[in-house]
Amino acid sequence: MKPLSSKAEARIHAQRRRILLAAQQCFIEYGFHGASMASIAETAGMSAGLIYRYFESKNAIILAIVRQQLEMLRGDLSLNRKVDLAAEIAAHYGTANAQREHGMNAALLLEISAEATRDPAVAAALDEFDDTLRTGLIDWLSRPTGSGGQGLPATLAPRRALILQCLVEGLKVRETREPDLDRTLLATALHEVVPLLLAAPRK
Amino acid sequence: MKPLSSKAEARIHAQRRRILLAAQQCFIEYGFHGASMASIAETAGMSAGLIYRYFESKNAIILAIVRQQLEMLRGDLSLNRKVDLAAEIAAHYGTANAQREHGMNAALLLEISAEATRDPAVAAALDEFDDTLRTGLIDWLSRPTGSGGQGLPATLAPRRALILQCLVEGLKVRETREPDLDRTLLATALHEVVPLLLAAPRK
Amino acid sequence: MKPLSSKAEARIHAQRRRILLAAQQCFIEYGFHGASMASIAETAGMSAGLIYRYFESKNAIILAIVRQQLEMLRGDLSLNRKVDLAAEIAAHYGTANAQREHGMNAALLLEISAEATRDPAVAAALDEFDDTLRTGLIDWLSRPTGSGGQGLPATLAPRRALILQCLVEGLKVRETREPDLDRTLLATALHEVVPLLLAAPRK
Amino acid sequence: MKPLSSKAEARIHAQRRRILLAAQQCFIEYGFHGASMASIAETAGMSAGLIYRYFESKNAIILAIVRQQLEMLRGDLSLNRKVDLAAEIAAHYGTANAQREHGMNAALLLEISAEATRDPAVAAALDEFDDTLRTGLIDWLSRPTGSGGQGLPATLAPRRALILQCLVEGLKVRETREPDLDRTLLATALHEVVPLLLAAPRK
DNA sequence: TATGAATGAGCATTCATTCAT
DNA sequence: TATGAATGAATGCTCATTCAT
Repeated sequence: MKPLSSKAEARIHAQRRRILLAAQQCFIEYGFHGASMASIAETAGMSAGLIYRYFESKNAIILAIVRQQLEMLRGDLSLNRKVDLAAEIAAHYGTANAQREHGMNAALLLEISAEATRDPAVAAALDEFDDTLRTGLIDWLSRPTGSGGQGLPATLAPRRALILQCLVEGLKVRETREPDLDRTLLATALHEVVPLLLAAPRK
Repeated sequence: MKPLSSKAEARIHAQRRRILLAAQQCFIEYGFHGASMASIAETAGMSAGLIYRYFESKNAIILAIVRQQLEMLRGDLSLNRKVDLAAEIAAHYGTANAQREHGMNAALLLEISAEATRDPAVAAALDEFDDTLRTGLIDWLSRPTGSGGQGLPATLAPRRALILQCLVEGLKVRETREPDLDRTLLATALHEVVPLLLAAPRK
Repeated sequence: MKPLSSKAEARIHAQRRRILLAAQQCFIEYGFHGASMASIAETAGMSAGLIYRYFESKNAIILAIVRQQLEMLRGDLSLNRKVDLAAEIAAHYGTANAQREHGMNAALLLEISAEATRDPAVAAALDEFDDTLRTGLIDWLSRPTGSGGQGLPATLAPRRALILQCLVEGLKVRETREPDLDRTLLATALHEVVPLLLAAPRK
Repeated sequence: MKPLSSKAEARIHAQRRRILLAAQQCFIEYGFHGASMASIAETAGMSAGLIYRYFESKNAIILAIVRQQLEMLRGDLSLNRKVDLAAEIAAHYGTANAQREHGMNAALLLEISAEATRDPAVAAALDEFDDTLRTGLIDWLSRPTGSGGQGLPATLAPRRALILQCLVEGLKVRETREPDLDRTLLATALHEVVPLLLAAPRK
């Protein structure tokens, strides 16, 4: 085995990206099981056989897509800085990102969630994502306001994190059902409600 | 065409239920497309051919399951009376109802939502469900407290209904991911937060 | 085994006729293989299972239909009396006899002919029919004019019989293709040509 | 879509021919509906799945066979030159061409005719064939003898064309029933009769 | 590296036939 | 006698995967 030249490595990487991009489009349109390898190959502009040089199986592609999408979602919701959470969430709703190469697609999230109930590898990836997101949320909620957090008491933070997580996921589901939902309504609602969730209850 | 005897009708009904029950199990375990007619037949304890005496196609079974599940969910969330919404929601979480014949199954809801992005008939059923649920919620929120409602102003009710709907759906998604989630944590969180969502903002 | 009362026998006969009539309609509409036992049963207004009390199998029904149709055709072309053959043939063309209970149906003849190339029993029935028809034709052609024949020399008769048989069969085929063929054209053509085929060549 | 290399095109063509040849054999032996894709695949020496790379469906194969056979028949009966029609027709009878790759097969013609009563695409192909054949015949009959025609009056030609067409078709049917018919008898009969059909009636 | 021809297992669906009632 | 529920084998077709080129 020759060591791979960095040029060769770059090519491999590029091909994998090409395949994943095509797969993403197909999965969004037809679902994981409705999309055929042939359709992915055609979308990627390559032969079906070639895909198997870069991915072991269709399942491996699904898993790669899952990981990629979760990584994106993690990036989207980075809570390192002081954020207007309501605005962030509202901004992410329905920005037709099926075509864009980046940005978690709502339909894909459904597909992934459904697949996780069957494929243990997908479930594991989703679990890990859930954990880091929850931990991140709890940390952000409980960190002092001065450090860019919300200053919630340690007992309160996990509860609010759970609620926020559900709300965000619920919004993703809603996105697939009402892509044309009134954005102003949504933004208003979120700006009303999110602050309530981020604040400690008044005595 | 002879009129069916009530006995024959009962048998037909029973068989359809047997098939739907088996289909539900298979769909939960393998998904709509992963479950084969053969697996459904085996689960139902009958031959594959017989199923077609009671359902026109696999798609018809899927649609029947979809409608059945949505009907259940509608029943679960009936808002006709004065309810402790937080308690209701919490109580519905994760009561392992895959085996039970009734009760909306969280995994199925995912499957249904994913399928709705492709199958127009499923989408229509889901849309109708969404509409009645939303309308019901808005009505309940805006009705005066005396009539079993929450007495929210008419402008506020739609926004809170949207948020509540997302929260509930998000919880259903979460149920598939964390079936063993700490119920006390969830109940506490909901009892803290739901009242905030049901109340008009203080001046 | 009790001997059958003549009443029971009559019932059996009636049931068989009912089935055959229904089968004929279905076979004309869908072909021998396209017609299902269920469709025949429905057309006959009885259950599928009951048919098997009167016929051993679908193939037996086909064979019975074949025999029945050939018997009809034999009757249609009876050459016992002095006939105007051209007029006879022309008269039989396209008289929408699909609905009528009697009269050989052109589509069925095709179906039968095709089936004969595969089913030996059908082939045998058809062979026997062919033989009697040919023999009848030859006899009629060679019988003296005084006895209702055509008075053709014995060497000539078989050749003319062959041609006539082909012509008649060809007309049956044409009937399925051009059910709306101009009858006057056909009648004129036949009246021109048939006499030529029935006459001895001039010196 | 890359343009196909001529080599690839040739392969595709060869495979299609292989499939059609196999299908023809199976259709002759079992009929359009009796022949299974599996039997065709086995006869062609390939897997059933592969056939679908070259034909969209079984129906497409049937239609291709229909068109091919009609094209052959059209070629067989080309009337461009001065022909001895009786000899031509006689020569075509029963030359066991089931095995040969070319030459209209009589059994297939029956199958096609029967299928035309149900499948509109087959009916259309057959109609078109009928039309061109009839037109060709009429033209040939009415063209002056000097131009290779038969010089029949314009009013007479259509009638004789109809009769000739029926006779030829009837002979094809007979071919399936009496493959061993005495050829001399047939040739003699045709040579006696065809000239009568091609001549204007004597005053 | 890249192709796409080829496979074979699997799928939904149909249907002649049987049999308990 | 009559029903129609039930079976099981077969059918047309799809698709992930392999492999000769």
